[in-house]
Amino acid sequence: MEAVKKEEIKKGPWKAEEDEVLINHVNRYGPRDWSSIRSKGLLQRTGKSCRLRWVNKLRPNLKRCFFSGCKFSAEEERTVIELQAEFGNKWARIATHLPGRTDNDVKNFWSSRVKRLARILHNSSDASTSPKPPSRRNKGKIVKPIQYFYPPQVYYSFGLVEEEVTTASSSSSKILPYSSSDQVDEALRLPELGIKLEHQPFAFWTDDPLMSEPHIANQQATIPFYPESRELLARLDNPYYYDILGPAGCSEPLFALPQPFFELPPAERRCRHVSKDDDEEEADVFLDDFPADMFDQVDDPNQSP
DNA sequence: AAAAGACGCAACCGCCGGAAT
DNA sequence: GATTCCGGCGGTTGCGTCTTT
Repeated sequence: MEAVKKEEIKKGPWKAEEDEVLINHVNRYGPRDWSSIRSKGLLQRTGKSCRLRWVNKLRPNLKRCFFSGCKFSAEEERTVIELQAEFGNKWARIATHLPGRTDNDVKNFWSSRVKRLARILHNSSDASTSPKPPSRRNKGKIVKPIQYFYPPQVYYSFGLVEEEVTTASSSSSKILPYSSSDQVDEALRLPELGIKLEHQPFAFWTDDPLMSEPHIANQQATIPFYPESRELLARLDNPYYYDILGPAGCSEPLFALPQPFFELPPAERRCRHVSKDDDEEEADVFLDDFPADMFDQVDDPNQSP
């Protein structure tokens, strides 16, 4: 008997006719009594399936772009990142802050980013052992972001180092510091990091009036990182590792690292894009400007000019 | 041009909490 | 109070499409 019942339940992609029936039901009774749709013999779908279809695809005011897809805007991405940091994986809650987006949209967005970064990090370990020649996209430049700051009082910044690597024998570099308060505001907040930056000094700011000037520092603090994070942090010894944070133009920050990277304090978390140049166009999509061959720019010392 | 990999997304599954019985 | 049902949610999977090699 149960086998017969199971047979009656239809699964898989929805047809237009089914959508029509579902829409008619909702128009008549409202978005409720999902299970009655099947009990009335209107559809051979479970109530859960009907609800899901309505919520994710059929209800009005959803963002749906027929020709170009409907990628998250930079603003939406920022919102997701901020709210994810605040609420965790509460996709439904996060979706309430994004008009026209469903929890499924947010969930898919987030998981695809996490997957992508995981792949990048995985590849990076291979790349560190056998660096490839610079990609076309990043040829000639190593750009090392970025700034971090630690709420609530202390702000850290690493500045940008743009390094010309046109030839293996002759290279130059310049530091593109973040100094204005606005830029600090644009920085990424991190808890106190146990990262030792030996290859590049960095400045930090503090709200403490006694320390109002930026300080060059080379300090190391300790923090109980998650075990999963330690491997990542270990790789930070590799100076080129920082390049995964993106080129200067789009400077995608560390907040994209997969959860959990470290434990953030519950309040005062915010992530912003950072741009070294106000006039510079903001990266339109979070992480999209991670070059697929992000470690390609590692200059091979054996490479001849 | 073909194969492999990456990506996006729809939909299913299991769990949970609240309402109804 | 116990059980059942229903809806909501987060995690996961499967598949079609796009991109890269």
